[in-house]
Amino acid sequence: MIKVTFPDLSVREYQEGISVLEIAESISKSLAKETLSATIDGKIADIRTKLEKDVTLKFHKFEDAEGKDAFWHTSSHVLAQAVKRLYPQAKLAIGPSIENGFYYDFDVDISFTPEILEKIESEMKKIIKENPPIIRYELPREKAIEKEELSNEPYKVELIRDLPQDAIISFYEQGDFFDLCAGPHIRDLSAIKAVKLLSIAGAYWRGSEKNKMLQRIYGITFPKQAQLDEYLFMIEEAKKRDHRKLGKELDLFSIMEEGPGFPFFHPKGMIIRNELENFWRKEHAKRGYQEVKTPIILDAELWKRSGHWDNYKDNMYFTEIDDRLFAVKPMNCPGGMLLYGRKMHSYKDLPIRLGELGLVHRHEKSGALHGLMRVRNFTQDDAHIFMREDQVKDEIIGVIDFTDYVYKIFGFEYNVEVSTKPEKSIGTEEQWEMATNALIDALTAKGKDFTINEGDGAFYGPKIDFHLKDSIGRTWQCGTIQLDFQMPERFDLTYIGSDGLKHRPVVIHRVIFGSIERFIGILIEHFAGAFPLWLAPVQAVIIPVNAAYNEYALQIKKMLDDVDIRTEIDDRNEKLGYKIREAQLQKTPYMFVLGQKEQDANEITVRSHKDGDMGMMKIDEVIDKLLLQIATKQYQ
RNA sequence: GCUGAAGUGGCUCAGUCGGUAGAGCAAUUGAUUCGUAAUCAAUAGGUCGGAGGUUCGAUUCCUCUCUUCAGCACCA
Repeated sequence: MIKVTFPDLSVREYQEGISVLEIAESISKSLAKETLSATIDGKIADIRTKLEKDVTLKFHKFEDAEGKDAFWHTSSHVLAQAVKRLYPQAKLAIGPSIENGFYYDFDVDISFTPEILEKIESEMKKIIKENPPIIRYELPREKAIEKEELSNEPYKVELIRDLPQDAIISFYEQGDFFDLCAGPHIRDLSAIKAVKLLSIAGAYWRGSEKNKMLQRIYGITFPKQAQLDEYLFMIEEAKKRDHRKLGKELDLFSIMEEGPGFPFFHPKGMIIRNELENFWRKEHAKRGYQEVKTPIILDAELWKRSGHWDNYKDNMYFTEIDDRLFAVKPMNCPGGMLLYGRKMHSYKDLPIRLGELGLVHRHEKSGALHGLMRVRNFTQDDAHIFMREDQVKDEIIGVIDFTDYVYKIFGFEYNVEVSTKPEKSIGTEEQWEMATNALIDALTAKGKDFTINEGDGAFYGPKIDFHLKDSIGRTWQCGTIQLDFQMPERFDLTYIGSDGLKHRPVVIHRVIFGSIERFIGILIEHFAGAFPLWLAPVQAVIIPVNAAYNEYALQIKKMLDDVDIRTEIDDRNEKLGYKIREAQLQKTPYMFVLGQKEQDANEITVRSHKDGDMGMMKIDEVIDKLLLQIATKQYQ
């Protein structure tokens, strides 16, 4: 028996002695006869090797993740093929499939423009129409290098050179184009019915800023035009949820030219912020945290002691006071360490949990700034937990539970990563290993799924990161739990054990929101600006039908004020429809309409942002309903 | 920071192949007193991101710069 592997890596078995042509005929009409017969003429040796290989994989359809991967990976080759036809001098780098679509990196001397993108897209469609057969073959290392050198593709040569010695080096070829590629691909280009090139951007070769910047083209393809239309529609919809757009429309915050990365919070934005902080304080008090506040500016020497100077200096702001150098804090930890260290602690007092809504400043590179998600000053909902080693696991689990509890309140889905020792770090290998294992153990004990993010830990310790998604699927790190054996050393922190001797405590640094700013950004996008009642800046607009009922509106407002429901009266000289429209656009959760019949019945007509007109109700009934909704932090 | 794109009244945008700008919404004033997503009219509002340069003349062309956007890199 011989096994034949096709471009999509599907495998079939045949009797010995069968000809390649016979195999081709036996398969399907979609796999053109010339696919394999052409191979006989061109690369007979290669295909024969293939025929003797034993590979097992399944047929790929677009429907599942693997199928999409094959579909988009094949599409990226079509993109590269089109670029090569139009710009033969372009050098190919890499072209993988991604979560939504694919990209390909090119090194070209001209810069791609939107017009060029259109030309490339047309060429792709032409290639798909030509529907060249897709052939997969393997080459020995030396031959593979020779092949790429011959076609003047230095990036490919570099890639092959870096492959492990025993790696299978496969190529995929379609018409006048071939590419080094592990596959799998789809079997037939005609399956690609819709093509859209989305954007052009710079990207460093092999992801390092030390290397040359290449031009990356992003694109997406689908088996049906309708799927592409739907995808593009979804992207447009998602853009409407962008917190930067909504922040402006709902008058929540702004970032001015005078302060790149330094957001201004408007009155309405402050209400959300304050509600979050109130919630935060309450939940922390319940869990044995004590709130502190440490200074924003402290002596530079402190930052040398903590290690921030050596590891984080480039991201810090400095200032001088009476010829003494001070640093603006980029993190709250050293202040927390000083607080703990100011007096003696008994083992009986531990764990000590010090929480702080700490304003930190970091010099983020200009290109990194992004609305509220990435700013230069932000408030971390920080806490430092000082504990004995035997308390580590329970404390980590406690923080994981706490984080989970908070995220559930907002209805967030999140994913968890464990970030390990970075290049720039302090402490010994053993300490890092111990700390990393402690974090992994706690996650395992909680049955949480997580991925490992190699080398992304803080310089003083490994961390568990909680990532939340924004409206277009970009993920942002919010919560983090960091285990630290280093700061207690550096600040010579101790506690007196039951043996009467000094011991070294362990520290957890943790945030749950991460930064209040980023968290608000995520919240805006998550709720598309239609906040749950407890967070809504204006919880209800009171709308008198005309000026005759302004007096009644005031009475109603007074009753709502008394129970701390945030309301506004819209007594402008406008029609009801106009005011309703505006309240709807502002995503105000409730509108109370007041006119003659309400006044006569001493009731109010309620309209909800989500469900529309709810009819007349007694004011007490409405208050009860709203207060319950607020207390339970209900969201839709 | 890097690559590319963009910056025009408070907002959303049009426009000028070089002769100093226009709409809608918002604002103000007046009329309208109106029951669930836009009542009508009038008025006011911009040194076209900033600084240089070319030109008789620049918002338009060139250079630099700032900010924003997409992605990369970096990170809560």
